[in-house]
Amino acid sequence: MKHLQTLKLIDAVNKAGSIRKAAEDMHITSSALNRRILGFEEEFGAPIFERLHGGVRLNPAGELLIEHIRGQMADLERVRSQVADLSGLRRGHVSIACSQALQPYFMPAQIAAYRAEHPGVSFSVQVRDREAAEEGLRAFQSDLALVFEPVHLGDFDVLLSVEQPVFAVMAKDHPLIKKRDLRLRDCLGFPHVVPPKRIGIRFLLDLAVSRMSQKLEPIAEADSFEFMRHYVQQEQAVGFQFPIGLNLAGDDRLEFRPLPKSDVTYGNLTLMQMKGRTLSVASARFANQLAATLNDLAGAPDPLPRQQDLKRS
Amino acid sequence: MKHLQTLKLIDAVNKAGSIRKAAEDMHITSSALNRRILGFEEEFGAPIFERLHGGVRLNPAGELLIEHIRGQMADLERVRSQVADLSGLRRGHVSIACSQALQPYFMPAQIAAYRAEHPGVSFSVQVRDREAAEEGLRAFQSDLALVFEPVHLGDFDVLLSVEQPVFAVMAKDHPLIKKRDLRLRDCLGFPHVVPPKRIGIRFLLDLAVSRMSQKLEPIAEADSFEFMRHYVQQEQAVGFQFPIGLNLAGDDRLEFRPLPKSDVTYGNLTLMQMKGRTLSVASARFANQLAATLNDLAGAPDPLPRQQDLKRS
DNA sequence: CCTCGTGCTTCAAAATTTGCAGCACAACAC
DNA sequence: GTGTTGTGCTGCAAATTTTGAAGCACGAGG
Repeated sequence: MKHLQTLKLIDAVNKAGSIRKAAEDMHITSSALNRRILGFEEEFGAPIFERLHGGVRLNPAGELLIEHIRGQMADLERVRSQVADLSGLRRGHVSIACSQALQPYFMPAQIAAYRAEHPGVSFSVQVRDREAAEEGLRAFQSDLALVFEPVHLGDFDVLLSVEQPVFAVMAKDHPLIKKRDLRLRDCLGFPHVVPPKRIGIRFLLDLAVSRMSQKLEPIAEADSFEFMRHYVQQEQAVGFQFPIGLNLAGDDRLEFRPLPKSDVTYGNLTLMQMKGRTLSVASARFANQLAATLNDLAGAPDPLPRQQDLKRS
Repeated sequence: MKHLQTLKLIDAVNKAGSIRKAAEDMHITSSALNRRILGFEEEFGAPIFERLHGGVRLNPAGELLIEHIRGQMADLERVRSQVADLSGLRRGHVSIACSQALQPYFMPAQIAAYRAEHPGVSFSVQVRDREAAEEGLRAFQSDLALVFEPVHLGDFDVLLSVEQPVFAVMAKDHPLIKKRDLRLRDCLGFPHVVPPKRIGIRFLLDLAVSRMSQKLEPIAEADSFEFMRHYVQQEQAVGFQFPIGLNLAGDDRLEFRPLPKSDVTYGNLTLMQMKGRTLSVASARFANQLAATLNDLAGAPDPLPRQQDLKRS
């Protein structure tokens, strides 16, 4: 949109940290960009950037303005989406940030189910830890965030929140499989693989061991669940994952056992959006579908997400 | 602001109902305006106006857009106000719609008190009935609305709500003055003056008589409380008003008597803003002052707004 | 049939924006 | 010290965009 060009340029300068770099990014000359910024500052009535040796940086007024700019752009997109919807096009784009656990099974199935009904809608999925996901919401980079154990709940609207137990992940020949009612302390007796501290499941594990005499002594700390899945097949190690990230019924190499709530608090899988924001039609509908599916999941006796559950809208 | 020029023009066309008229209003030629609109529609991806014989009118997409435009303009003003505030200027503008009852004493005192501390802030006060006041909020014409008995509460954020009894207003020589514990049926025995249906106090009176055998038979229906005040001095008639619109202690021509809550429900004086909107610094502070004053009023045993109460910030 | 007011189009003039080149300045490397 | 490199900023002419004046086509109303 043309009338937002200056605002986009300001955003670019902010990101680049210097007018000349931003000019390159936006494919115009630095002089043109510089004068647009000077012109905008004049009609705005106050400087937006502070000039320092080696570049520019937003001043407090600029911070206020950039927030307005991002909100404005997002809101215009919402309007365009609504207009496209009422003209019957059913087009749109959904941008969602989610935890790693949702990447292998849940999100692909959900997106496929949604696109089966609305083929004009495209998606962008960012796998982010909970802190980064919230940052993405704040910067209007993501429309939705679906993460375990969100950090700053106050700044967002919570669309839904469901509990998921933590599962231990092992190879099929692991000794612990024979044990009934597996406890966390049993797992810690074996080599274990855990995610880094910024991941929700690690947060829950740290919380759990802080109440125990045993300590967490991971042989490997990896932010890739794929790594964990494969590593536990190499030696008799134990990994951890939420059931939504596991193929509970059909995995032919791994076994999964839930840990009791008294050992490890259940994780809160939370669907959030920026506080007060009105989402585009596509995003709002997709959020509704997610909420419905997750609600069914929570209501079912078996926490396994079956295929037919996922296909519901 | 230059980058909003096209949006302002669209707004003008919407108001004028024709491109040529709007062009005159905005002091440009119709051809230029016409092409800007066509250009905008093209980059927007959909027509905004429907062309009909004798002018143009917004189509549904345009309605969505105009709402976005008004929101953006108001939000930009908020940003500028905040920026002005943090650069120490303490400038700003407050636009408030209020019921007629607040016009003679309450609002002037409140505004004077606020301006005593912030001389850089200017005000615009629109006296509106409750329906029109809400419409003003929706169109971003007013920042705040302070009205009795709001109609559509769901669409707005309520900042504060206090109750006020309905008072009967009479001349000093009226027979009813001698009566202790004045009831509504006593008043209806005399000629009475009431406001039209869209005014909050009339709403309460209609509600009250619907539970009684007597009917409302006004000798005069007037939307001016001034008219009522003067008329009750002409013949032995009775008028009605909220105490906040009366000089309870010091009026030398009129007498006021409260009607019991069991007869006429107390009116809800409600301070509202558009849902989810962030107000400018000046508006938010003025709203705080109003809320504080009204809270004190409600807490005090005497519902009379004294001068020193009004002067508080 | 004519008149009036509408949205829209053509074309040259006016206004604005852009790119090029260069200036002054500050930080850093040698 | 002394270049070197990066920064923001500024004349000036070219390129681009926007504007205004006039006119066209259309439809409603007298």
